Amino acid sequence: MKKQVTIKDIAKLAGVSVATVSRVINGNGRYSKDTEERVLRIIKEHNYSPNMLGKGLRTNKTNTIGIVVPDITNEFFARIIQEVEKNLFRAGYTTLVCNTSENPELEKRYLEVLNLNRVSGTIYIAGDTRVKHEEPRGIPAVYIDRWPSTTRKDIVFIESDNFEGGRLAAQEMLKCGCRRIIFLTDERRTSAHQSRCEGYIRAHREFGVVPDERFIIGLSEISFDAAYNEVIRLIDNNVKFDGIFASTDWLALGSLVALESRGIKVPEQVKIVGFDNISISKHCSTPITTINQNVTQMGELAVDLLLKLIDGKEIDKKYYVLPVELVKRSTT
Amino acid sequence: MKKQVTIKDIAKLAGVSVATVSRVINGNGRYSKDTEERVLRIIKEHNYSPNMLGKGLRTNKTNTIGIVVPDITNEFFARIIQEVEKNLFRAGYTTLVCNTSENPELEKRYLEVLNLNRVSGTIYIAGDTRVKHEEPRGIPAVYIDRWPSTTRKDIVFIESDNFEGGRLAAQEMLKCGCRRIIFLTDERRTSAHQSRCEGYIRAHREFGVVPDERFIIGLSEISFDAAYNEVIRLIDNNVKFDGIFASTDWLALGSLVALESRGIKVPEQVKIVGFDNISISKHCSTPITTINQNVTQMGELAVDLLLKLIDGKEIDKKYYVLPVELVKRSTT
DNA sequence: GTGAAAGCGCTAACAG
DNA sequence: CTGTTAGCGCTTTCAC
Repeated sequence: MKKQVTIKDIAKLAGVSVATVSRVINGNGRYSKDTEERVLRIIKEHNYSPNMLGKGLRTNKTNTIGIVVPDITNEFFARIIQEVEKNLFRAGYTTLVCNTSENPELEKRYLEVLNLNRVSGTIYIAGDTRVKHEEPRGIPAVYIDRWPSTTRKDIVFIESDNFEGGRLAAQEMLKCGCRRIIFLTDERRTSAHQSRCEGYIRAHREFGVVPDERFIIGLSEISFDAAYNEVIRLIDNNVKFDGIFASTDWLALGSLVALESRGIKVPEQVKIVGFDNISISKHCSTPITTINQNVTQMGELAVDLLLKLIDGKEIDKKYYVLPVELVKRSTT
Repeated sequence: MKKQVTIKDIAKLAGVSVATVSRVINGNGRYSKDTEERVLRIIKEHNYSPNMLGKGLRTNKTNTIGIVVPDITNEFFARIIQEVEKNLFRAGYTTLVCNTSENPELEKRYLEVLNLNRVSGTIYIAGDTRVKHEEPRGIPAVYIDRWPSTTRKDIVFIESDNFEGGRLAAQEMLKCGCRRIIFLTDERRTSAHQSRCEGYIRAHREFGVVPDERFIIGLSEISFDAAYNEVIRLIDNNVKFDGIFASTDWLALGSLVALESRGIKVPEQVKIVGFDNISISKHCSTPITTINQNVTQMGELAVDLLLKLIDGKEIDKKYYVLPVELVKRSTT
């Protein structure tokens, strides 16, 4: 339990005042080239690094960013976290991770905690839309994936082009000749899923076909099992369909396994397109055609915007749509 | 940007000194039932919550725990993080996540940052064994999964019973009649993988068979592709085998897809057992038999131990081995 | 160019 | 039981 070396020690060692050391550290000017060198050398020699708590207390700023995410075990979110955290770390920030498990109550408490810890900013990855965020201290924030419901104005929001994704997915199957395409989605109709649905409808219109409304199926849970059970139900109820657009790769996989278990051939009899391009879609026995979201770009942009907000810079655009692409594999 | 209410405001409002408010907040006694009620009421009324920075600076303690993990997108690690974070949050701690990407250099820098931020403790999930951790301030730490190489003595370490897992896996296949079982593992021979290997050998011995040394294959990378390529190579080189024990579910899946792509029937011709029981093993088209690690228990125990360490309590045991179990599915 | 000093919000002696 | 006070490590006026 060795004592940490503080700015005072450095000052004494360098024969200057703490003020000067502070100036040198923060590059605030008003010191001679000579002292700068000396102070820097001593700092290095003694492996000194400033105590973030003292600094934070004084400046009322920490170098910590809160990141709120509904489910860290979801690979798609995990990859966003990874990107965000990587970029943040490079910029000298640390990341406080808050896993809300899609639980509004938990999410609310996390926001309090982030506030207590005086985070410099927040990145919301797909929060639950039903939560009204209270953000009294006006902490800068960037939202990703789902349009938030918050008391804040001037929301900075990033999402993939979900509409285009939905359109591409349906188009791919329509091109292959499908005419009865099931759309498996989230019954909560979050903004992202809603847009995908609209893209799905648009594609149909472009092909001059009117999608059966009953083919748009809202699941109460986004999971393998939910999709599996639903598809089994469809088959057993003798519903005729020749394509499934699953608004998540896990749903696509659930569908695929359900079909295969009933002896239905994919892609010969039924085609499938997923969404997100998580690794499972590539590595299952029948690799799934899916829509890729550019996670890297998302993470970079989010961090870039957040840091600008923190620095009080003006942001030219508040709303960003990132391009998606169709990844063609074996289910179409 | 409303001004935060501080302990001073509460003191003034309640007509007491800040010291008294502090005592009430921390339950340090030495105040009357009467003042306690009043202070608590005012706190609630004004929605006050103490500034963690001031507190941390003063006590030289934060309520933050650093969690170092090699790959957050690995579902197994993500689940541990989830559990750890959940339990930590309940106990009033926040979690600083450090994703090292198995990069020793990055890991080192993360340790510095954790130190700068004066975390109260650290949980290491499977760090890279080649890194010598420097932990000058003696921050309490709990290690999980891989035995660390650190300057610290008195390491608190938790792992699954990897030996038993390896034994169960091999035993399962031997029971099914397999006699030529490939073991796909990490060439770096981390403690966990090493133990699984020993279990694998033990099981063979119990069945009176001597495993071919060439069947123990160290992969330079733990991924679907690595396993896929290796198994393809084995098949093309005409190596005869009737079972694969993959020390990770992703390796098992890669093996499975490789076999199927060559028209080899699983489990009829070759049996497979994986490790970790991540969701992919359950949900692929041929569900994979695997060894389950009890992630929930791991997370709980890790947090429990860490909090004890932080509170300066003595820990009776330094080394914990958690039971594993065979989850029988369709590949055996 | 540099230093002295105030103070960020909080806790912990110490004195009463 | 309660208040006064010193100071945690740092930044930032303000003077010189």
